[in-house]
Amino acid sequence: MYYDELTAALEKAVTKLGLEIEHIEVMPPRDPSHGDASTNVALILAKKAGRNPRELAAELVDALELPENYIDSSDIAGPGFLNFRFGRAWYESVLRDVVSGGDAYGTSDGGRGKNIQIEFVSANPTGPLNIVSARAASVGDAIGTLLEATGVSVQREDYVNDAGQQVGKLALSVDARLKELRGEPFEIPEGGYHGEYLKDVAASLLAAKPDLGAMPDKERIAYLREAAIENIVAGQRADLEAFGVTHDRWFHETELAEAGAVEDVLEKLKASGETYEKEGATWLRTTPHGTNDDKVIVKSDGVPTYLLPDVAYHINKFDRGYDPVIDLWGPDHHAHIAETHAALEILGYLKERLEVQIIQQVNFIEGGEQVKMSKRTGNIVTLRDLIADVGVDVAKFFFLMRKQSAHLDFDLDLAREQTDENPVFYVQYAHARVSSLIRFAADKGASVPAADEVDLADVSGEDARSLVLLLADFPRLIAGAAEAREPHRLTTYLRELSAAFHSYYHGHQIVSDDAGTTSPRLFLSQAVKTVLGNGLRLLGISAPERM
RNA sequence: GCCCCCGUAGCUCAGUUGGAUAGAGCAUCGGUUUCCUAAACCGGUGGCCACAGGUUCGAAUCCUGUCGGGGGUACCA
Repeated sequence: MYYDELTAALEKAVTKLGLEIEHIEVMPPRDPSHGDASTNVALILAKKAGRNPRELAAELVDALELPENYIDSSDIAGPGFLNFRFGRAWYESVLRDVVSGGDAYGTSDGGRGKNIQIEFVSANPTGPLNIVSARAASVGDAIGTLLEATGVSVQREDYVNDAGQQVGKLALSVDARLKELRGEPFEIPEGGYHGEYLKDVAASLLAAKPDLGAMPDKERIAYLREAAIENIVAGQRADLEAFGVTHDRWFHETELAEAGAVEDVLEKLKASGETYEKEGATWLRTTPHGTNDDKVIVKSDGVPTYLLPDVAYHINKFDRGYDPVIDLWGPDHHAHIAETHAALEILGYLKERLEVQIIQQVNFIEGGEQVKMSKRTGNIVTLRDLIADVGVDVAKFFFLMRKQSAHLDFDLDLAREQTDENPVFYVQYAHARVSSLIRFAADKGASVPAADEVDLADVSGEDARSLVLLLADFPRLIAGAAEAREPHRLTTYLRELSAAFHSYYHGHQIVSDDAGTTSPRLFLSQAVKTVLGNGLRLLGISAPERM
């Protein structure tokens, strides 16, 4: 964002020279000794115009028109890069904008008018949320806030898969636990759920309805089908709430069935002429749309496969006006992307409208060894366990440190560490440190000056350079992370900014008896605090005032 | 077999959608507190970006192939 003015000036200069370019890219150079901003326009133009890039660069510099003190120097390097060093006016305007922007600093409106839905977690309603769901919760929520920060209207949804045959198995499994509670012989049914958590579910259902045992079998099982799901989903929702993640809507698969949406999709698929009967089942010709084989949509027993309700669900989302729809799926659902896209295409929808992000699996590492996730050994298996072990902030930050599409090694020893080695505390400490500085200054009668009054000469120079450049880059980073659906860029950034601040802090006495340096340095610190706080908030992580 | 992800320092990973001399944390070696929070900072050691081709002014990044690791590949959801 802070390259906008320079970019615009470059565009004008290009026109002045009678040349044309589609897009001018101005970036911070990788090596800071090359300056504050760099562009390769001359290289690109030279190719098209058949000219020497360095000569062209020199002409561009001559044609540039910028405000006074905006640029300190510009030079031509290497094959024809143009490097600029910003001047006082630029540094000061960044700092003033950060502080006066406050909570809104970093937001933009490039996504205004877009209506995006993100569906995440959507765990089977047969048990508590596991670790992949926990990762999905962190990532999905963060992608949502990042999109919101670019002006997008975001809806967060959780899909409750309450219509498949697993529901019956769940009811029978809970019924077995009810028998166990009464001290009767019991048996978990074939293919049922053996988790101990169902004992708790059974107990709480019994407490709510003490006459359960007296109900006729058929009636009781029918009751359990709904009550068990409801109980477990309520537990999932409570766990997510404890994790600071809230969905706008919990969409039940049964809603689709009730609306006749599944039959409707089946009709339309048949009408498309892309279905056929084979071995008593109904198949969909998905192979021309990129799958390995055609897919069964109605089994030989007459029951639809998951694909029909899934497609019906996505059409439902499209009908609600979301474009695109982003889904976060677990690694085990990876193979279904192609077939869902295929079915949507057959029905005339652009497959780009459904964007699927795969949230890869998580391995816990303890003592250098991979931890087997099993309840029997007492290790962490659920989101609830994880929160109890390392806390919400640490869990979220760790999940957001890696690209979600890659496997994550979650270092439990490090996560439990309450020291400088833990990156979460490192970032939070930087934030708390600024708060502490401001408190200390207040004791001495100093406060953060107003943006339009402060003289920033002291922090517009060499010493504060890397810090201000990072602050200036924040809006661009947010927009890029939202666009790429990559919240991990933000954790990386926050660690860098924290390091830059800690370093500046050690090199400079912020609060002193000299009001001439205290005032601008407090202002700079406030700017850092603003960005750290905004960044942490976007990730759903707390920004403490003291530690 | 086919599909996806991954391969960057001893370890865990970044690398801003193709830029200049490839970065951080940890580990390791050595320094910094009469001073605003040492949960911090400064410096050293450490690299054939898996390998081989290709695309171009320019490749860790894009394409092809090979090797290695992980996951997926139901008339379950």
